[in-house]
Amino acid sequence: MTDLFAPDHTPDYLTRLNPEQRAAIETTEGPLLVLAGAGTGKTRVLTSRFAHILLSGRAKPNQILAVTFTNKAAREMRERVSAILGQPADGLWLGTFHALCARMLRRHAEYVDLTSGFTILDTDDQIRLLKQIMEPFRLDTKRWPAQGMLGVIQRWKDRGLTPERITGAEDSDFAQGRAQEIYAAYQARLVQLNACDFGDLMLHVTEILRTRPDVLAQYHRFFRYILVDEYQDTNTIQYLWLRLLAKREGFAANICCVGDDDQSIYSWRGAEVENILRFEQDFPGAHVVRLERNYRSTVQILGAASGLIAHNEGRLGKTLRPGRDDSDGEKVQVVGVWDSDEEGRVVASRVAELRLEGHSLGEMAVLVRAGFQTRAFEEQLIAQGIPYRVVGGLRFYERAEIRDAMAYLRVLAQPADDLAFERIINLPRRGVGAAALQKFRDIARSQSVSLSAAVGIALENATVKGKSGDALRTLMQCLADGRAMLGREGHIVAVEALLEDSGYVPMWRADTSIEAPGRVDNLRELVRAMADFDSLGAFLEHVSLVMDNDQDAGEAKVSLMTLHGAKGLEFDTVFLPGWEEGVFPSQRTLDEGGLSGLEEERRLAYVGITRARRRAIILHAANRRIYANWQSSMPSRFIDELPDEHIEVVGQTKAERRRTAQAESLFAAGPMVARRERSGPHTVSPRPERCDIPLGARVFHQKFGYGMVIGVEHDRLEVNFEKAGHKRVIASFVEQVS
DNA sequence: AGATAGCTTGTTTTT
DNA sequence: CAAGCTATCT
Repeated sequence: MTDLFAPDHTPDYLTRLNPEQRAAIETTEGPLLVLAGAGTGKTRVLTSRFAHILLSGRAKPNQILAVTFTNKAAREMRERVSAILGQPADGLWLGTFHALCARMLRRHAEYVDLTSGFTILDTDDQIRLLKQIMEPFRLDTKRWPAQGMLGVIQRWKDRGLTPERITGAEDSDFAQGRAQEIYAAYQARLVQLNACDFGDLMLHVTEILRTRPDVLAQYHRFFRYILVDEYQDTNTIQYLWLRLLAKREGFAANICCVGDDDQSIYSWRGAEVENILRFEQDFPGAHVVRLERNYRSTVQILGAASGLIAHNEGRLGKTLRPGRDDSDGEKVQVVGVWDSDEEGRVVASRVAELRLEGHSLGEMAVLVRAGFQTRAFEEQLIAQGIPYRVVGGLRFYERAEIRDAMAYLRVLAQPADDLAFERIINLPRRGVGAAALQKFRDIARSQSVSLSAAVGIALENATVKGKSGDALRTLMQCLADGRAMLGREGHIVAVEALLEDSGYVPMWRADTSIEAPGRVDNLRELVRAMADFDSLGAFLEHVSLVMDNDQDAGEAKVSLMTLHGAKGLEFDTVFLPGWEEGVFPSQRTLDEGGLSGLEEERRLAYVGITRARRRAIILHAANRRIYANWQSSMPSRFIDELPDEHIEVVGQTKAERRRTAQAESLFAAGPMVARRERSGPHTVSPRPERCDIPLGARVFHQKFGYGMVIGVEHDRLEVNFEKAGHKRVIASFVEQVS
């Protein structure tokens, strides 16, 4: 290994780097901020730097702390590092903020009155717990919902504020000034349950590092180098945690933070762009390296994106420059359409065209501002028979049946997990209602035992009898059996038996709704996933921290996702629909966030454009259906901010204009009435003459897709559509295809 | 205890 | 418009 560093031998991972990248990798000592614009090789720099520190003998694998935000990023980094090292990168302190904190907290749990076996609650649990806590406060639950309270608590935790630290000034208006009380009660209850929420993972560990110099010193001795990805997304508590670990008396902080202030899009969940803007003050003597050579996008795309983001103030200042001397590429297209339906059609047909030209669907993406917008595109893609996938949305571990099953597993592993037990006690129905549950809670409280133990007591002294008594007895027996099997036959067999005998899986099997079979499949998949873990405990830890599951790679599909979800990804072609005032920038952000909200929206637009390697197509519709009614809309101000020389404004094509006009005459009694009122006079094209499509012809319809003509009557056709079934349509609405 | 009718309310989301 | 929640009925 050492001969790699002989003067004449540049190690492999340092070749083919530009000077800035190389500086970012080789400046190992002292604080370093790497401002990495979109597509400038950020991940490569991070992983190479990691490997460089190891291979040059500056530190051993477990002396580097490497932090990311997502499990995906952590996984990717681990894989790339091990590829450079030529061996598995095991036993590293490489992970998400939360995973690393969980690991630390398990070692020092007693300092915050937990034991190392604490459970990590999910959002469902948190809300149910808060509801219970808030109940005695007798607040108007409409005005002060538990969910809102949870938001307040989370923001406090993001800022490193424990209940004692909430001063009068910090106390929110929420819950009529009793928010701090509720927060304190919530925290106390978590300790009782030997549980913590996600925010606590950071908060508790930071608190321990803050108050226990011995523990802090231990980590100081441990970690020689710290690497942080996506620094612009850190919140205050993460910043405090990093600063504690990085700064120590008499040593330069070997902390390297990589980020891009122009891609900070998470302030609404507590991220503080200021952290990255303030880096040089926080870590005096810091070096700053700017990565500005973009190897991803064409000159035109970079020009459009740079021009847009230049409208933001308070940037650290970076200009993306084309990294490879490429041809200019296509200009960014700005396409105006009549309404949101047409927007969907145009995107779907463009996708189809590109596909015919030989472009892979896997290299195309439709990036929307809000999740619900994907639906319109789904419909059009289905109609045109184009495979797509919606990225994001409900993930595997968020599905109801998986959460239910997880609750069963949690009770199996920890009989004292009251929140999980509450979730399953009446699932499937065992005749346990609010009244019975309250009885169990009372027993649990008065005897200081867990809820499941309380049920045991109630069964013994016959407080519950009859049907629900029998059902509960069976449940308790299943759990006891399951625990016995856990040791003897292993966790998989035990879980299978539990889910079966408790009646949970049979409940879904007996369900006749269309989604039920899918749910049973998901449950089977859950059990299968457990095979990758040695124990139930290991599996539960994995699920609570790594809530993602790999999307099937499979066949190439168009990706539909939110702009937020697209960060870090890239595609040859990117469609950016809905660039209208109120939609994007979102009215709500504007109302709540003012100028800084607008700037964050602009950064989001910047992220969107820079996802594209070769083609970016921005769309805006003049009319959009919002809930029930149509509203006219103005093109987004971001469109005006794009530099003219990099965009090409595409009006409606002739064919599209004709189709629009026809659509209007057809739907004149429907939504078009509203359109006319709002959009003023316009021409209606003459009705098409007669129909020249023969019986038996194969046709294509924008909404219904492909089909065969089975009847002709003047300008009306009867068509049997492959996907949409039997319909009567206007002939001019279909195109004959071979 | 459970089902149903009526009402409200509509971003972005990781861990 | 449509999902999700609450209040009310049986």
